[in-house]
Amino acid sequence: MARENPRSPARKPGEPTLTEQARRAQLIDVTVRLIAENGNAGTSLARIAEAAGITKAAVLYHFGSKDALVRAAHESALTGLVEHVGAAVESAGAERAPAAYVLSMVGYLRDHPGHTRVIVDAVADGEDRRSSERWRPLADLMHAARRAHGAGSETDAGLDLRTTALIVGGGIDAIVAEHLDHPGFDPLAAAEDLVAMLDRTLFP
Amino acid sequence: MARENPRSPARKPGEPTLTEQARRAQLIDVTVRLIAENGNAGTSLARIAEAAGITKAAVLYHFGSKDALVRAAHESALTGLVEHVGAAVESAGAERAPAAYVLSMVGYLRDHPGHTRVIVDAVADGEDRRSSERWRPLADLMHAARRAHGAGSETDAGLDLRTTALIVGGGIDAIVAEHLDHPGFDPLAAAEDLVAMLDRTLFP
DNA sequence: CAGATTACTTACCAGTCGGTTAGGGGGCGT
DNA sequence: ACGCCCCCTAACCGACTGGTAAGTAATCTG
Repeated sequence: MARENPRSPARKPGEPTLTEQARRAQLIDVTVRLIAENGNAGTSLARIAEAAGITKAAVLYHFGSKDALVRAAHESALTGLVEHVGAAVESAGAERAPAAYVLSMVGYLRDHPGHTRVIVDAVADGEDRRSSERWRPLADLMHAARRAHGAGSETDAGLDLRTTALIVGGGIDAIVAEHLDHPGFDPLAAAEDLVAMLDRTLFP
Repeated sequence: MARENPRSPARKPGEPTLTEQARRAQLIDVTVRLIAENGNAGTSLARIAEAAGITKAAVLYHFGSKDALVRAAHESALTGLVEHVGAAVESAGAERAPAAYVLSMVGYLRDHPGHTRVIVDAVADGEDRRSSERWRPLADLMHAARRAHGAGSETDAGLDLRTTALIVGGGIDAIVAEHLDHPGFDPLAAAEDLVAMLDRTLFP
């Protein structure tokens, strides 16, 4: 009774609607790309919706909030990296596992530039700031490598492996960041330098 | 003629107005603190004004735009760091200059937690992303240290000093970041580990 | 003591943000 | 053939952003 005049079409006449699964996948894809280009804060729901060819409200229909969508995008970008690094570490011997970790991680990020900014962003924005936790797997690999090499406990010659892992992690971040906005930079060569530094420290 | 009714007081009757110099200094101070706590994007003009006890418009009266204020805050936070590191490097011998650089930088950031996030933020937000440029002074110090030690050119044993400086810089960033949200963490001890790694790499 | 200057205030603006609401078109099962 | 449900749109919200316009009290200057 208030106002019920038939407004404009409620649906684009041209393209068919996608199934929920397909739409979710598409939206995650688009979101990863946009966050990669402009960061999370610089990516609005409206822009995501526009890039997907639907409206903002439709995006929120699938993912109740922007936060949920961004989280899904982060997760999607991360699983690829985790699987890649996991496989590389597993196929390397215990002694070379830390090197495999560093090299495969940098290599993956080089080959998936879209995911890189998203992951960096996820780490920077989210509560994943707890760096020591972030690099704990690397510290564990380093510990195992030293034992496999016959070296002593964690603090041999005043060396703290947790701290070393944090430093190496910082090196990885720096290499990836440099790669992001210096196209001419070769991240894998830098990663090999980093591995050389690590080896000199790990196996004195 | 349109509307000229005398509105409310144009000035807080209580506190006296500050001189331009004093107000600018206070605003920079407040801005550094707020950016340190919530980052640049998370710090609005209104919040800065509130913390300073004046209105948003008054802030813009002193610094024509938010950007100008933030730039001033960044500059203020940076000059202290640059002076401190410069002095430390100068008082160290050429051979120990890289170590002095790393240790004094981490030490300063530990002792000035307020400035830390601001500097990190300035690097992340601004166009100072060109990390290689950022750590170029360190690379130069490393080069000089190797020559003072009688070591060969930059690429001795496949070692690229620019890349090494980038990696060490990443380590510094990681240590500082860890210090920021892990109060129990000792950044100077970690910096000493980093220096040990660097020495092993620099003087083989 | 008059006038200009300094350091503000209130009020307002246009734009963007994430999120909500009401409804409607198209394909499906019956 | 019909009704229902899924996927979607248009329109709107309130909160917040940086920035502007106009006016005014206290202080300085002549």
